[in-house]
Amino acid sequence: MALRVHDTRRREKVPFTTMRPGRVSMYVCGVTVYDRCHLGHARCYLAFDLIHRWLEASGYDVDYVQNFTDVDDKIIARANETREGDWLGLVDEMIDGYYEDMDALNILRADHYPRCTEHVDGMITIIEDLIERGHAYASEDGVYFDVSSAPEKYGQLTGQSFDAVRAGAGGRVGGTGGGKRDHRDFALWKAAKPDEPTWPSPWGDGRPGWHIECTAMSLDHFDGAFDIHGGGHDLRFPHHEAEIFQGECHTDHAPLVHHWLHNGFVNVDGEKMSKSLGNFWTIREILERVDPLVLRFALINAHYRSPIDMNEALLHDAERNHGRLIEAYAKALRGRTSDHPVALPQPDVASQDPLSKGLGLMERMAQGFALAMDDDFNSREAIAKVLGGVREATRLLDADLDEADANAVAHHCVAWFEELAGDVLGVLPSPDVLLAEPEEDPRRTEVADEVEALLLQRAEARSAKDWPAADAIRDRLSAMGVEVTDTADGPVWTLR
RNA sequence: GCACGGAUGUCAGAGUGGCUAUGAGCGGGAUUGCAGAUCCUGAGACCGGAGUUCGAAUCUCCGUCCGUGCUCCA
Repeated sequence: MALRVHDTRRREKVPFTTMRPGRVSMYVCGVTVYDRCHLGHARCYLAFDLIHRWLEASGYDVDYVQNFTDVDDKIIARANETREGDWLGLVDEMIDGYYEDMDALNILRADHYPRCTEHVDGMITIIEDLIERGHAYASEDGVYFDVSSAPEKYGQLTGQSFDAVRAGAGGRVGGTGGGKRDHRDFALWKAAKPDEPTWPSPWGDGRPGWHIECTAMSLDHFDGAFDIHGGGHDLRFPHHEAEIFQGECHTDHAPLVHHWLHNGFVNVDGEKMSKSLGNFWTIREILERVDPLVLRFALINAHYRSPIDMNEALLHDAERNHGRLIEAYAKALRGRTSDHPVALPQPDVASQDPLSKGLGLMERMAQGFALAMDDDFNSREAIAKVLGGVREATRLLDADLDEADANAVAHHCVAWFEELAGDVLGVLPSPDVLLAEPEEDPRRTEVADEVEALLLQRAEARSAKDWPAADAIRDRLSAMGVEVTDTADGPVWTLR
């Protein structure tokens, strides 16, 4: 098996290679912390979480760096509007919010979270070097990168040619960056303006441009080239192309990034998610009514490069599918009767023995799962294999086996689910949560006596085959918010 | 306008030239007093047109439609 990834620069799936055997250096553009994270952020960091998890499951030692952009126009504007310019307070609060949202979605932490304000010295060093090499120039309102000094680097990620982005767009130049020689140039350093945080520099007080921070942080952390650079599809231009200019001209090393990975966008009800359309969902808002693991399931239930449309049907599907998975996992957990499973027969899809055949089918699903993930992290296909495994596992767990085999099958299924759906997809709740005694819910305790009494009456009605009376009691319970399900072991009830 | 992606059944959504997944929904069946869950099972699709090929959802070309970027964006 060999991992292949879609590289935006080469525009095709390519074999995944690393600079150092067994180790992966990965940098993903982080959030600008001026507001709470929205669904688009969730999707992005979920996509790279799966990539992170699969690389580790494949045996790589991953060094994952994700930055916080903690100074920029929007942060300053928001802080001036809402908290009298206390931008540091805003930034710290939003970073806490970021961790809260991402932890809820079961996204594993990156290894390092540099903040760009901690790297201003590094940015200044790079800018000085770019000026010396003739790739940048200082003007009255800042320092700009001179794109014409390396026109061959233009359009590496978006295919636009240097000339095609024509000077005709120059009408826009006036308002921003008056010191630019060419509208394609971009700011490395912005001269100080009133009411803004500033840092001293050889070009006077000011603050860094947006693109330079990622170059400074990634070069500093990885000491040069690295294996994966990721981010949202929208960052390809200009942000990531600017990084190519800066990093490659500064280091004389090309390509500096070996694999460019970009995730697709989130739409809502078929429209682009945006504040002006009023269809802008923050993670915090949606988690008030959707289980975080269901949201996670929904968002990885499409290939990471495809656009995804967030709507009720998508969440409904995810809830159903995720529910089936959880039910099967819970059944496997409960099926373990001893910690010493006996050996199971060899898996063999061609076997006449249902046990051996079922194990063979599960093994085949696991192989398909690995092939799918190796094919540019195809989580949709991988989920299909997991759901195939749910069917096989349920069949085996329901099969008429002797106790020793049943216990061994349960252990086998638990391990299967935890390895694929747990460790890699990250959609399994912890067994403690799943198997917690429902009686511990205080709301439940409150009504338990009444419910039990009614269930007793219903049981009497049922044994007398008085179905209308039995159903009337169930309706009454339902009106109380109690759902009754009859099982082989008697009725089970849950609170809505 | 330029650039980059798309178009698969009612819906969501994978797809390595030959047999197409996985689900939701719908139809049958088993089980159940009923419901739910589970299992078995059925119907139903490859935007249009040409071409390459023994064979195309998959490759090539043309067309149509859609999305995104070109300005801050995950």
